[in-house]
Amino acid sequence: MSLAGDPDGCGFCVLDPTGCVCEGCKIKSFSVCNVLSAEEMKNFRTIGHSVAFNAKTSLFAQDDIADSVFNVTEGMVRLYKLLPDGRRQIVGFALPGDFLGLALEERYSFSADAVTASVSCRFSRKAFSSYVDQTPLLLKRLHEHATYELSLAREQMVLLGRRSAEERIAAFLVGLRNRLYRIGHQSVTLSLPMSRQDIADFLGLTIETVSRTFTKLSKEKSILIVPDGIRFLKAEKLESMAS
Amino acid sequence: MSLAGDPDGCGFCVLDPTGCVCEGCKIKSFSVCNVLSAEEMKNFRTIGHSVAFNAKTSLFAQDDIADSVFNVTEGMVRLYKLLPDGRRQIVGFALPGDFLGLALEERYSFSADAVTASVSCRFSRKAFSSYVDQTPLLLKRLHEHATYELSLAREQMVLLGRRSAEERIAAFLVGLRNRLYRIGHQSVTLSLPMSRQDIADFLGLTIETVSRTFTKLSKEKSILIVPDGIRFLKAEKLESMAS
DNA sequence: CGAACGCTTGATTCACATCAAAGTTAGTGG
DNA sequence: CCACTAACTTTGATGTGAATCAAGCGTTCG
Repeated sequence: MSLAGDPDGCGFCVLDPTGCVCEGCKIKSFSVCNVLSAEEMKNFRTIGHSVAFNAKTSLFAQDDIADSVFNVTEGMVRLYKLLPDGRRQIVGFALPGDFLGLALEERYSFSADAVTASVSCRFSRKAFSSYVDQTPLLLKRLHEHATYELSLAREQMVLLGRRSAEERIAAFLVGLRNRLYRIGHQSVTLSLPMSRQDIADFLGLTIETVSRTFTKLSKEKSILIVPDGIRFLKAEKLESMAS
Repeated sequence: MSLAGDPDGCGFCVLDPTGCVCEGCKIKSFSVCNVLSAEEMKNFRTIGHSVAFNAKTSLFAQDDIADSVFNVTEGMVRLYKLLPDGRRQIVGFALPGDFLGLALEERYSFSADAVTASVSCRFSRKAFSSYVDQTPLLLKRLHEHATYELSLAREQMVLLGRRSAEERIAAFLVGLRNRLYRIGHQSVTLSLPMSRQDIADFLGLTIETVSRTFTKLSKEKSILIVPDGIRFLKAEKLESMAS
C-alpha cells in the first residue's frame, strides 16, 4: 500500500484527489453509505477522500479539534484513551466498515492510530455533518452503527469488570473472530496484528498476564500460536469461556 | 408516587390512559422530544404513556422481546448484564432524560429495574420506531443521545480497565454529581439511593472494597457519609483522583 | 554482528477478593 | 412502642490472581 502524498494540502495522504472512487471500495456492501441511491452517491462521493496510513501512524489524537470523520475501509485502527500518568485503555479496534467520529463533537474523545497499514474514507466534519442533516437514511444507518458500538462497549464493561484473565482472552479471540466473520474475513487462522501490549491495554491486563494466558491456552491445546496470530483448536471451549 | 394500576392491560402501571401529559413533564426542557414542534408533539404524545415503577421493580429483563422503549422522567433505574454464573455488571444508572432501548433491537441486551420509585414515558417499539422514521430531527436527538452514552461507556471502560479502587469511587461520585448537575439536580449532598452492592457491581469491585474505600475517604475528610448519600468535603481532591 | 525491540518465563509482591463476624438499619407484628 | 427478624453495611483476618520486578530469548534491522 503506497502513500500518494498530500496533493490538496489537507494534511492526509490522499489517494484520490478528485473524490472517493467508490467502485473499488472494499466495504461498499456493508458501509453506512450503502443506503444512498446512485443519485445521492454522486454528491456524497465528492466530499470524501480515501486516505492511507502506514502502520503505527496516527489518524488523530484525543483532544484535537475534530475536523475530520473517518470510515475505515482497509486495515485495523486502535482507539484508546490515555490517563495523565500514561496508563492506557484501548476502547476498541476499528475494522473495515467502522466509523470514527460518530459523535460529531468539537474535539476527539480518544486517539486513533493505525495498527496495520490502513485506508479510510475521510470527510470534513462540516461537510459530512451537513450532508447527514439532509439525508435521514444515512443518519439512521449512523445511529444503528452507534447503538451497535454501544452494545460492544457494554459487553466490554462486563469483561473488564467481572471476568478473569483467561475469560478475557477467550472473549477477545472469539469476539474478534466473529467481527471479522461478519465482514467477510473468514479464515482458519485468526490474525492478530496488534502487539501483546495492545491486547493487554484492551483487556485491562498486563503484557505478562496476556503472554502467560496465551501460553496456558496453547499448552492445553485450546489454541495454536502461529506467527502474527492464532488458530482455534477447541473453538467451543473458548466460546463457552467467553459465555 | 402512587401506582394507578393497569387500565389498558399493557402490563405496566399507566398513569395517563389517554396519552402523555407533557405539560407537567419534569424533563421536557432537555428530553429528546424537545425538538418537536407543537404540531408534531400533538401526535407524538398520543403514542406515549407515563408508567410508574416502585423501587426494586423490573422495567424489563435481558433477552425479553423488546416491545417497549422508555424515556425516564423521574427516579433512577439500574441497567445491568448478568453472566450465566450470576456475576453481575451494572452498565449504567439511568437518570431523568435517559432513554432505554435506543438500539431498537429485537431483544433487550440488558436488564433494567428501578432503584428508586420512578416514572418513565413508555412507547411501543413499533409505534416509536415508525414515528422516528418520519421525524429526522427526533432521530438526530436520539443519535446525539446514543453517542453521549457511548462516550460515557468508554469512560467507564477506562475506569474498569485501568483505575484503582479509590480512583473508581472518586470517579463514580464526581461523575454522578456532574450528571445530576446537568439535569438541574444540584444539592450540597449527593444522594446515593443505590445499595453498596450496586456500586460494587458498577465499579467492578466487591461490596467490602466499596465500604472500606468509603470509610477511608471519610476518615481522611474527603467526604462526609450521611444517610443515603455523601457530602463532598474536598471536591477538588476527588476530582483530581477522577482525572 | 550487535543493538533494539517484542515476547516469554520465573520469583516475588500486593491490591483486592474471600471468608467470617459483628454492628446497624429497616421492616413486621404483637 | 417495643421486641424480633431480616437485610444491609462495616470491620477484621486471611487468601489469591494478577501485577510487578527481573532475567532471558528470539527476531528484526541498521
